[in-house]
Amino acid sequence: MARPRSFDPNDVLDIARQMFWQKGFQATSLDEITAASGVAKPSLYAAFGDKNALFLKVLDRYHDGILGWAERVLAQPGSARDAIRQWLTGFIPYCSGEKGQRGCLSINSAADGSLDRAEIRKSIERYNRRLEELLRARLRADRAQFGRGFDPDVTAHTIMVVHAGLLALAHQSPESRRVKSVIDQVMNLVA
Amino acid sequence: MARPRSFDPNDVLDIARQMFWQKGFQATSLDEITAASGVAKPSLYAAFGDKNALFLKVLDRYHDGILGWAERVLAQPGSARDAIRQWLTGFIPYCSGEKGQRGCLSINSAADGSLDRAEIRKSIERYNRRLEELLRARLRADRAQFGRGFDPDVTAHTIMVVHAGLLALAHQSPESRRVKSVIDQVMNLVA
DNA sequence: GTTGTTCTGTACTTGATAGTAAATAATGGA
DNA sequence: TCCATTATTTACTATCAAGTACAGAACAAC
Repeated sequence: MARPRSFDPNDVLDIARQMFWQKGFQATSLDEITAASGVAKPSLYAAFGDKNALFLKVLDRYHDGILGWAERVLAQPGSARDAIRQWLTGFIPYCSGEKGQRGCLSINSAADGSLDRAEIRKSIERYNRRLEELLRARLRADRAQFGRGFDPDVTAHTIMVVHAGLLALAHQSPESRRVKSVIDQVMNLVA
Repeated sequence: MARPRSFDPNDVLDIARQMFWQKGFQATSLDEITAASGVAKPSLYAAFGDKNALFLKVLDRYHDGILGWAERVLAQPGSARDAIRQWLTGFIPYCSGEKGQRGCLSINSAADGSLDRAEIRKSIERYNRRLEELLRARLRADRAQFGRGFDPDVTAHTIMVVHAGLLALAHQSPESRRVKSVIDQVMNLVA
């Protein structure tokens, strides 16, 4: 009925994610996104709204990707211990070495005081809540396998904290060996 | 011999710290610092150099403050366990509630991709290294009090990760009760 | 083809901000 | 009192980025 889009919005979101992740929200200009994606500004504005709205879409997509993956890993058969260890281990490449340098887009965004707080906060809160729920549900399901004093709720939260800490320190590009040793030690709490 | 300074540089650094901490590097303009401190831009440039240099001085000062406090707390008599627990507990006000919202200036800066990486990184790396050294030294000193499999080096690093995680999640303003429960649980690893 | 609609590209406006030039004020010393 | 020196003040420049106006292109329906 009219001229069709010449680009795939998801492609643009992926490119924008990469740039926001690497350089942060403020330091990434729409001109750069335009240059990298080949999509001119008026098209970006038409498709996504202003810069904040674009960023929010990028962030939501990022969150959905991680949550989807967490759901898959944590739904695996076997013990909760193994599932959670595997889940944490999967982050090692993102917590170490060159790739770790950029950290986690969600944590970076939470730390970026320049962002329009209200909506970003909501997105991040929702993400963290759902992630913690996945962990908590998995731990509760396997409750029988744990010791008497085991508290799945507190443990789920502690794992969230460790997860955030590993990704916060990822900016230093630590060796993956060190990340692994922390995971190993923390897994002692899941027993 | 010449006209004296009309302001105390440390006062300005404290004001700038507060603003950088709250709003981030990019979103804090020199005009705002000028307005808040009453010191005009040319004086800021003369005293501190450009915006990056000013920020670096603020960050170094921030690091020194925390390190000095950590040294005092961790040097206390008594067990390493108690000292470290007390050290972590001291962060609770900064990890929860309203005050937690701004997180940690150091972690925020590491996450801010817009900063001139090289020098900021160096400052943060040095800070983390020294902090971890303090923890490690304290744990090693009390080695005899711990179980056979206890590894002070790994444990010191794990505490660093938990510490970073609590401050990374502080932006959500969690209840202090939750922060405390994580500290309690993690202290089980120091045994 | 023609037409109505939606997308695209160029070029622009507007606002903000890092950094600076130059004149002026304040001090200690000769 | 005057000078040399350093700080301050005001005003400016230059740059860069967000957002937009408008003309033209690409499609579907008829």
